[in-house]
Amino acid sequence: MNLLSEQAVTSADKTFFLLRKDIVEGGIASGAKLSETELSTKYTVSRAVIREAINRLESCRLVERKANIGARVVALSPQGLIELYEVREALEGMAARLAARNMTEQEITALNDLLNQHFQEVKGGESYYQEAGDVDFHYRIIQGSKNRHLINMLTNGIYHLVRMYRVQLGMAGPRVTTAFDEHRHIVKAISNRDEELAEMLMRRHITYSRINIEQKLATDAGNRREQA
Amino acid sequence: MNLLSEQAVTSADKTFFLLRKDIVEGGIASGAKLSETELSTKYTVSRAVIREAINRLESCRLVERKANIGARVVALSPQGLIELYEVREALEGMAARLAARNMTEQEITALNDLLNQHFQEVKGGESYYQEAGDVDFHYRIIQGSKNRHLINMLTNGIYHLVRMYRVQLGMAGPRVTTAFDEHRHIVKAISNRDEELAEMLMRRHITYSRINIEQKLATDAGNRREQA
DNA sequence: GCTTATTAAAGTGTCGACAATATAGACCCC
DNA sequence: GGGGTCTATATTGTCGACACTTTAATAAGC
Repeated sequence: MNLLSEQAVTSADKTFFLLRKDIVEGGIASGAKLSETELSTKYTVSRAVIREAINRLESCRLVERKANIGARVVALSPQGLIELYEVREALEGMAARLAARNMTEQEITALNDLLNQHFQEVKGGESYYQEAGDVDFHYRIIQGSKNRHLINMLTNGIYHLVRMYRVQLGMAGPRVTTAFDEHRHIVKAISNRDEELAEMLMRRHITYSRINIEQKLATDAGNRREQA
Repeated sequence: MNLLSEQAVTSADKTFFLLRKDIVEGGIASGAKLSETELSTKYTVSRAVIREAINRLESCRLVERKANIGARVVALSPQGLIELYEVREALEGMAARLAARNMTEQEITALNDLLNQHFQEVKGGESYYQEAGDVDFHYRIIQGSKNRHLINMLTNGIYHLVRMYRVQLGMAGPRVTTAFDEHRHIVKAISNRDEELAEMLMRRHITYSRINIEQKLATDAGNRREQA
C-alpha cells in the first residue's frame, strides 16, 4: 500500500521497473550503453520488450536514445543536478500553491498527522528524518495539487532522477531537523489556504535543499582532492 | 530553418510526426481510439513502428495508453486546459527567470529585433500578431533558459498540447496588441537581468492568456446555448 | 425477461528473423 | 607513418506471425 506503488501487468512493465531500479540504484552505471541484445538475454525477454522499456526510460529522462546508435544511461553532472532542482522548484512550488487551493480538509489533516508521526520519530532517538518520509511529504502535496500534468511529470519523471542523484552521489537523509520545520510551515500555509506563501515556502525549501547538496558536492570534491 | 524543425531519420520518426500532426490538427478526433492494426495499414508501416510512435505520443501526453486495451487520443476539456496553463505558468515563469540569468547579450539583441519586426508587422496593417510569432517569442526564451529539462518538457511535450487546444477550440491569434506589450516588458526585464521581474511578468502574461481563453470558452458555450 | 456462462472475434503483447545502419579493423595509398 | 577506403561484424530498425487478453455476441439457466 505504498503511495508510490505501481503494479506491472505486462512483461514490458516488469522489465521497465527492473531496469529503472538498476539504473537509479547504480546497478547499471550512469553513462553506460544499453545494448538491446545484451539486455534481452540478461532479463530473458525479447528485444521488443527491451525496446519498449528503454523507450519508457527515455521519457523519464533516465536514458538518452539516438537513432541507429542506441541508448545510454544519462550522465550525472553537478550542472544536471542544478537544472533538475530548478525544474523541481518551479513545479513543486506550483504544486504547493495548487495544494493550498485544492486539498480537502481531510487531506490536510492527514498531512498534519504524517508530520506529527515524523516528529515523534525524530524526537524518539536514532531514527532520523529519513528520505522515505521526505518523499512521502512531497508526494502528498503533489497529489494534493490535483493537477494531472504536474502529478505525472513529478512522480513519473523527475522524482526517479532526483533519487538517482541522491543514491549515486551518496547524499541520503541530510538536513534532518531544519527540513522538518520547513515542512511544518508549508503545511501551515496550505491549511491557511495561503497560496502565495505555500508556493514561496516550497520554493525556498527546495532551494535550500539544492544549496545543501551543492555544498556537499563541493566539500566532497575538496576531500577527494586532498586524498590525491 | 524553422526553429522548431525536427528531422525524421527513422520510419518511426516519420510516423510519429505524421500522427502527431493529425492529432494536433484534428485529423484524428480527440478521444478517438488508436487501433494499431488500422493505423499500420493507413500509414503503410508495420505495427512495431506504430507502437513506437504511439509510445512517443504518450510521453508527449497526446495519447493515453492502457495495457491490453489500447491507446486513445486525449480528451480535451476546460479543466484540462486550465491544468495545462498552470504548468505552463510554472515552467515558463522559471524559463524567463533563467533566461534573465543565462541569455547572452547577442541573444537578447536578437530577441529585441524579433519584437521590432513584429511591431512593424502589427503597425503595417492587416497582418496581426500571429500565433507563429508568439510561439517564436516564447520558444526563444525557453531556449534562453539553457535548462535542458525545461526545454525538453516545454518544446517536446506541452507546446504541442497547447497547440492542439488552440487549433481545436478555434482560438488562434487572440489578444494581439496587449500580448505584444507584455512581450516588450518581459524582454526589458531580461535585458536588465532582473530575474524576479522577468519571472513575474511571464507568469502574468500566461495567466492573462489563460483568462482570455477561459472567457472565450465561456462565451462560446453561451452562444451555443442560445442557438439551441 | 433478465442475468450469467460460453465462445468467437478482434486487438494488444511478445517473439524470432530479416534489413538497414553504424562501428572497428585490415588493407591500401600517399 | 598518417590518412583514407573497404570489408566484416555487431547493433539497431522493421517486419510478419503467434500467444494472450479483452470485448461482444450468443446461448443457457433461472
